Amino acid sequence: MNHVDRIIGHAEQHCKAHGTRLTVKRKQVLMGLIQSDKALSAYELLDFCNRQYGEKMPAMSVYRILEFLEDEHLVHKLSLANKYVACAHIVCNHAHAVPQFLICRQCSKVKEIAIEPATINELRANVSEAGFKLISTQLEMNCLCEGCIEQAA
Amino acid sequence: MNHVDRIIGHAEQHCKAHGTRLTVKRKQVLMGLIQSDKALSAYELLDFCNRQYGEKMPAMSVYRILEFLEDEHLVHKLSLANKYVACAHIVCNHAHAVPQFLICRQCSKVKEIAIEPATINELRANVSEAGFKLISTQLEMNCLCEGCIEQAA
DNA sequence: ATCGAGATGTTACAACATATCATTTGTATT
DNA sequence: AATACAAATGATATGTTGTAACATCTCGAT
Ligand SMILES: [Zn+2]
Ligand SMILES: [Zn+2]
Ligand SMILES: [Zn+2]
Ligand SMILES: [Zn+2]
Repeated sequence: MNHVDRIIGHAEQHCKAHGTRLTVKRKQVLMGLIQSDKALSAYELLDFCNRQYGEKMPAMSVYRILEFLEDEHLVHKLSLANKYVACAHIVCNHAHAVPQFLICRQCSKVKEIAIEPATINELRANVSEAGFKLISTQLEMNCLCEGCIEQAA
Repeated sequence: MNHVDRIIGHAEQHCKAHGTRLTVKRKQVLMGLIQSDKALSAYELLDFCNRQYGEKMPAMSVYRILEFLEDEHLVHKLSLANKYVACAHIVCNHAHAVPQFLICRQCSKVKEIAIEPATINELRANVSEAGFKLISTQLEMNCLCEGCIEQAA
């Protein structure tokens, strides 16, 4: 059983535990994101699926399925890049914490990390001082990935 | 001379100093954003201008003008919300530092702030640990504004 | 076997954004 | 003032992203 199948297996378990179903189409979309090493736009993902599985899924379905996968925390939407990535922790058993994302603006590679809680709290304090209230600690940051740093050097 | 005119005056000076021109159309678009108390999408801004000035500017122009105003740091694009705001520091004489934005998800009000450099550095360190390199410290955060906090309470 | 909820298909369209070429306007040079 | 050039805007078309509305299918429970 390869890596991808192992992740899919976990995702299936996860859905079963939540009383939802990881259907064939949903599995195809999720696999598209898992197999990609970078974030994909909804339409890139659509093209990928159609090439990969020789079907012609409507755009509507991809959006519906992405919404489902997001609700299940199996996929994350990156508003900063307008793209989607598979969650990096599908195979983990711990509860899913609020993630932060490092997005390579050169190649769309994404790293899902957990910023130090102390740093997050400082941010929250800065926001409070300004009179606002932070409602999500999901940060998205414009970065360069390892590969693209080297290439640029 | 009212507040808006004072800001426009500064913007004009700023452009002159950079060898660029704040034309009538550009001024209209900038005034649209200055007069708005919240971030506007390109098309909301287009509608606003057309209603306000009784013309029918093509969408193309609004995008071109927004790009110009961004380059001049008179306007900021918020990728997280896919909207635009006037810079909060047009009337300031100091150089424009990299800003951070607090975006109210309820009402689109935006506050442009400067996070503590120490906090920013911690963030940068967290990113480095992950092997990535932060290429912009312009953060955008999902928040509630003062008004919407009260309303929710 | 039947039924109902959930999932997917289909069509149409709204909202967001850019490419390209034509025309106008503002400025510099003569 | 006439000319000439560059910058700005207009006009048209098209590409990209996302959703509304309604029809059909499919799975699982009774
Ligand atoms: Zn995740
Ligand atoms: Zn990269
Ligand atoms: Zn600013
Ligand atoms: Zn608000």
